[in-house]
Parts: sequence; structure tokens; C-alpha cells
Amino acid sequence: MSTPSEMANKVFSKKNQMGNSTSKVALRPVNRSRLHEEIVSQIQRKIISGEIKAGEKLPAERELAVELGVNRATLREAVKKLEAQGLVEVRHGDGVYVKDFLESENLDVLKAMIYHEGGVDSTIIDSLLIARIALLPEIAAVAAVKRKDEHVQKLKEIVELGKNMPALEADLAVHHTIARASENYLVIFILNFFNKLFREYGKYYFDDPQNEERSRKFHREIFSAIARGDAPRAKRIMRDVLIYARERTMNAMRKSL
Amino acid sequence: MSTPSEMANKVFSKKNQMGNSTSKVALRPVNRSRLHEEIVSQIQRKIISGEIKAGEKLPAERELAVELGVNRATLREAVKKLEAQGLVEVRHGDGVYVKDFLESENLDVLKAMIYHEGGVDSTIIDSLLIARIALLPEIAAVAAVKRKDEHVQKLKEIVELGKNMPALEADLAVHHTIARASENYLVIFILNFFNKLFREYGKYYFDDPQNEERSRKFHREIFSAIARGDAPRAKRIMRDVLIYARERTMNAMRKSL
DNA sequence: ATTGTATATTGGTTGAACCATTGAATGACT
DNA sequence: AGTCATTCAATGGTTCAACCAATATACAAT
Repeated sequence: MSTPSEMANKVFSKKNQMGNSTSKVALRPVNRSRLHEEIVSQIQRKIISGEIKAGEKLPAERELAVELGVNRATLREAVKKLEAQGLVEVRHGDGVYVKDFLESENLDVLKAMIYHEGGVDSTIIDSLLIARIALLPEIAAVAAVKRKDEHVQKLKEIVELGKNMPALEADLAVHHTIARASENYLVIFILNFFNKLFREYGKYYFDDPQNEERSRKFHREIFSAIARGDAPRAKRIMRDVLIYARERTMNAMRKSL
Repeated sequence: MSTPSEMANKVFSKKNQMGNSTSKVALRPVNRSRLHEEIVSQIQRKIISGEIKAGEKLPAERELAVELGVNRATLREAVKKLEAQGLVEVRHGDGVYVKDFLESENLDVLKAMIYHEGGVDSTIIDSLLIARIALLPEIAAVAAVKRKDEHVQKLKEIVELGKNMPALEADLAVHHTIARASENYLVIFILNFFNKLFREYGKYYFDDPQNEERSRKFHREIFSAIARGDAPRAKRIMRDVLIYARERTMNAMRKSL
């Protein structure tokens, strides 16, 4: 809740609103993409689309820099990011080789795979929803067993004050709290990934009043179950809502195609 | 099986063996850490250990470069990697800010959290083993339902020829194949993470002949279940072996402390 | 055929300079 | 006192030109 980026997102210059300072304008961050980020996107896309295959050697840095119209130092910064994503392997004195992105462990790559060629890949989305169903009920049960005042209190606040905040934000907070309560670090990291995705694209789900109401009900029930330490009930409640969400989400995606 | 790094690992100069060309010498890769990687490790460690807290601003690049005794371009390459890991946020004209690493989604960070201050953090290891138990049985069931000849054949080969390869390698291959068979991309990525960890540190587990035999048995049984499309059985077999592995692993870690 | 050597290629690092953005200090104006 | 625009110093972003270090390759020597 207090990372620099989130703090920064709450501040914007009034000048950009062109006098429309009171109404809620849907502002998107200015595209001030840094050069090396633009390069990362380009190469990342070519790798994930299969245009560049695993095992191939990229052109030499000096060549690539000329081709892209940037300085070699800038290109190198991009290559370092690609290396951190596990998409390329750099060999001193030899060259930069493309790796098999399906052998990656970097969820940024998975995210890029979702949004390839304009649309979203519903197959990958479904794999996320399925994994969530397998994982989170168990984690909810663990949270109910370990329950600490800190987390129960946090859930209570979300349920009580949550009516004043968007359903999406309340939902992200509930999952975040349960993950923290479970003290399972892998799940915490995976949930960070989920929540970042949902923060960008989950609004469509909560636009449906029926889904929002289902979500509010889930918040009340899971809080109750965890507060009482009823692990089996927490597990079932979590499972039910995730199965519901998967069905609704996949149906919506099917319709939009 | 064909990433550049793995191909490279099978090739080495005989000169490094200093005339001992026939005996099996335990050679470790020369530590030819590039400067920017050394820098990444240093700063990563300081962030994860809490020495640098979330929200703090790092010294200016020009200062930091002098302090580390490297050129600013080199430092910047390191910062780009840290940024890709979600550990810092760079703001043009302002500075480099440390982010809360518990809000990261990068499993490299989780790996670094495991190996902090010399030893391994058994709490995090256990969270991996728990998540694995929640996740993989369901994925084994999916694999049994979707079963394709390609994957069944691969499992058969591993079971038949696996006796000639180390149990660790056979085990990694089995899990890899099942993940691919499930076609669940998130699980594939998470399993890439697991397998990379186990390839480094799983040998201790398979040093125990009892564990190795248990693993071979698992390979035979899961192959049989998936080949017959028996999803419930595949699920149970996977679950049983993972629970066994968790108990043995955690017991071993407790003893070594 | 094997081994050693020279060379070109490629990534790694350096130093200096300049551009672009930001935050804070300043001062004018209300 | 508070608000606003201006100025300016600090900081990240990019460029340029070199040189260092590791590697692959071709070639010569054996």
C-alpha cells in the first residue's frame, strides 16, 4: 500500500486535466516510455511470438544498436532486463542467445504471453483461474488455523469499510490479507502477480452487479470463517467463490469473442 | 533440454582438468561473475535483509558508482536488473527508490530470500512444499484427463530408461512432463522454478536410498495412472508422494540445524 | 588427426559529455 | 499568510568513443 509507484499514482498535475478539475476523468499515465523499455517490449514480443526461436543468436550488440537507432549502452540496458526475465542468455565473447520462454520462471513473461497480438489469450487466463482454485482454498484453511488478531482485524475493516471502496479494491485486499495470514511466501508472490493483473483488467468482472454482490458476500463469509478459526468452512467458501468467478469470467470472455 | 546454458554446461576444456583427464573431477564453474551481477547481488542482499528499507532512496547513480568503484554505465545495468526484479523503482529526475520485496512477483527474489545470511530459510522451503501439495495433485488429474500420446510416451521413456539416469533427473523430467501435459501455463512456470531449485539442492534428498526408491515407485505409478486416464488415482498418487517428500525434507532440515 | 597460435568478433567496462525530468528554493503577486 | 510561476540544482536517460576480456574460428605446426 505504500510502494513508491502507488504513492506516485495518486499525484498528478492539474494542468493535464485541461480545466476539468472536478469531474473524474479516466486518465492514463503519459507514455513516457524510456528507450530501453521500448526495446525490451520489441524483443520480448518477437521471442514470445516465435519470430525469434530458442537457440538463435541475436545480432551483435553493435549491429542491433544501429538497427534500432540507439546507442549501444542503451541497448545493453535492455538486454540486461531481458536477461533478468530469463528470455536471453548472454555469453561473453560469443553473443546473445534466445532461450525457450516456456522454460522461464518469470511471471512477467507469462503476463506478456497473455497479451500477445492485441487480444488476450483466454487459455492462459483459464490456467490462472484453475491454479487459483487448486491453491487458495488450502491457503484459506491455513489462514483460518493460524489466525492472528492483526489479520482478522484487517479483514473486519475491509468488510465494514469495504462498502465505501470499489469492490475490486476490497477483493484484492481480502486476498492479500489471507495470503499474508497464511504466511506462505510462494502464495504471497503468486497472489501479488494475480492482484497486479486484476488491478488492470478485473474491473470488467466487477462491472456486473451480480458479481459484485457475490464478492461482497464472499468477503463477509470468509471473514466470519477465519475469525472463528473454521478451516474447513473457509476452504469451502474460498473454493466456491473461485469456481463461480472462473465460470463467469470464462463465459464473459467467450461472449466477447 | 536445449537451452543454451544447458548445452554449454556439457562442454568444457580439458585444460581445466590439469592432466586428470580420465577421472571424474568435481569441477565447479569458474566464478567469472560480471561486475553488474556482483552489484545486483550486493544490493539485492541489502534490500532483502532489511538493511535498506522500502521507500528509501538509494544514493545517486554517480555517487553509488564511485562508492562501488565501477563506471556509472555498469551500475546502471545492475539497476536495470533490480528494476526487472521489482526490487527498485527508478524515477527520472528524482532517484532510485527501494520497493517492498514482499510485494514482488519475481520468483528470483523468493529464491534470494531462501538463501539469506548463509543458511537456508526452512520456513520458505516449507511454504514451497505446501503449495506444491495443493497444486500438483490437481494438475496430475488434469494431465490424466488430457493425456496425449506425446506425454504418455515421454513418461514411459522416463520410467524405462530412468534407471540409467540419476533419480533427481528422472524426477524433474516426470514433473516437467506432467506440467506440460496439463497445459496449465502458470503451473509450468512455477514448476520451472521448483525444478531449478531442486536441480541445485535436491541431490541431498535423493542421496537417501529410501527416498530414491520411493521416487522410482512414484514414477511407475503416476505413469500407469496417467496412461490409463485414471485422474483420481493420478491425483492421489501425486498427493501421497508430495506429502512424503515434505515430511522427509523438513525432518532432514530440522536435523541439520 | 591433433595441438597450438594468431586473429577477428563479440560482450564487458570505462570516461566524459549532454539531454530530460523532477523537486525544492525563490520571489512575485494576491 | 498563501498561492502561483519561475528558476535552478540534482538526478536519471542517452550518446559517443575508446579500450579490455573472452570466445570462436581459421590456420599453421606437429
